[in-house]
Amino acid sequence: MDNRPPAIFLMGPTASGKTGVAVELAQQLPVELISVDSALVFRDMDIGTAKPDAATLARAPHHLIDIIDPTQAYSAAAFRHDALRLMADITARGKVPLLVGGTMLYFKALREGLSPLPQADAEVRAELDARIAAHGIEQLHAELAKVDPLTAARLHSTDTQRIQRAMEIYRLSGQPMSALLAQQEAEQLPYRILPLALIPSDRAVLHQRIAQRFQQMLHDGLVDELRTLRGKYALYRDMTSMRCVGYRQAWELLEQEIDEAGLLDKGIAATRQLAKRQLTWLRSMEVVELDCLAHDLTRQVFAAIDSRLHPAR
RNA sequence: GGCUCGGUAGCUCAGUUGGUAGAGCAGCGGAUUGAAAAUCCGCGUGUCGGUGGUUCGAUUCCGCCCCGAGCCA
Repeated sequence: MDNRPPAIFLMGPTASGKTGVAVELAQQLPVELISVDSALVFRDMDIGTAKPDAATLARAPHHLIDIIDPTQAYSAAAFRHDALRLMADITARGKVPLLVGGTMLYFKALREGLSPLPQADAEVRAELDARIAAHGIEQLHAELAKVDPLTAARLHSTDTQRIQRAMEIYRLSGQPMSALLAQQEAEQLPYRILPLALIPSDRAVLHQRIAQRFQQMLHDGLVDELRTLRGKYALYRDMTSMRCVGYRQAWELLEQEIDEAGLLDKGIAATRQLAKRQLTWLRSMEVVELDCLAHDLTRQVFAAIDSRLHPAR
């Protein structure tokens, strides 16, 4: 008998209709929403992130939206920490946490835990950035092979981000990343999870939705939003927030590296690629699949929740 | 109507001194531990516009036709 309190995960690629379903659920069930999205955390980034509008958020409040400035950084570990805290609060209030979003690494980190690795360190990263700029990433990879051969073997020699992170871990902890990962104790999440995944039965239809939505974002003033952001904050193009789909391409437009047509093409393509990676994640995860293109999707979600969360009834 | 330049992968193009072709982008698959909407890996058969001819062999050379752009009338 599993006495752990329930929690619902509602996962899906971009443009799969997660928000609409979540809002429906929030209005009819005793749930509280927690956003699982690495882009919705940023304040003032509304259009390009397809953030639910003010009216929707008033009707169905989401935790972990608008929590940091675009100059700041969030992380899977910060998310896990915040989410666990919120889930405990929500459960204490007699409600069920409903985690909804498309950042699959966050879901995974929450479900499976994270190893005791040191936090990101801006100084070490800056130093490594300089080394990479001067000598190239392949040399850093070779250096990693000396201190952490297991991780170096695992990573491709061009995977800048992961090689840099592995070196950062070694610098900060004095231990190889592979050794720290091996220490991870299997910890069980103190919730009974219902993992629902919204997966399109027809990729072409999702692609149509994506194209339509990106055009709408341009009409709604995505480029102006970025212009305003650049006036309000000290932003650089390599910041996490500015690497978000849509903003990165709009930045290129403002720098006159691409034109309007290029923005449209590249923005849509980048969104499709994001959706593809999200679907790859979902295939590797243990989930209950639902077709997000189904006409009675909401009803299916309710049915899935009913049968899985109240098995005794 | 005449002349010129094009017509090769979904798109933009390269190339074959005649032995049926390859890049970028897109697309598809995969990886994924404090940046993850990130970062990285793998995957290239397409009537080489159509049709006749020359040739052992034509996407490549020649003729005609079709389509597009430009120039001249």
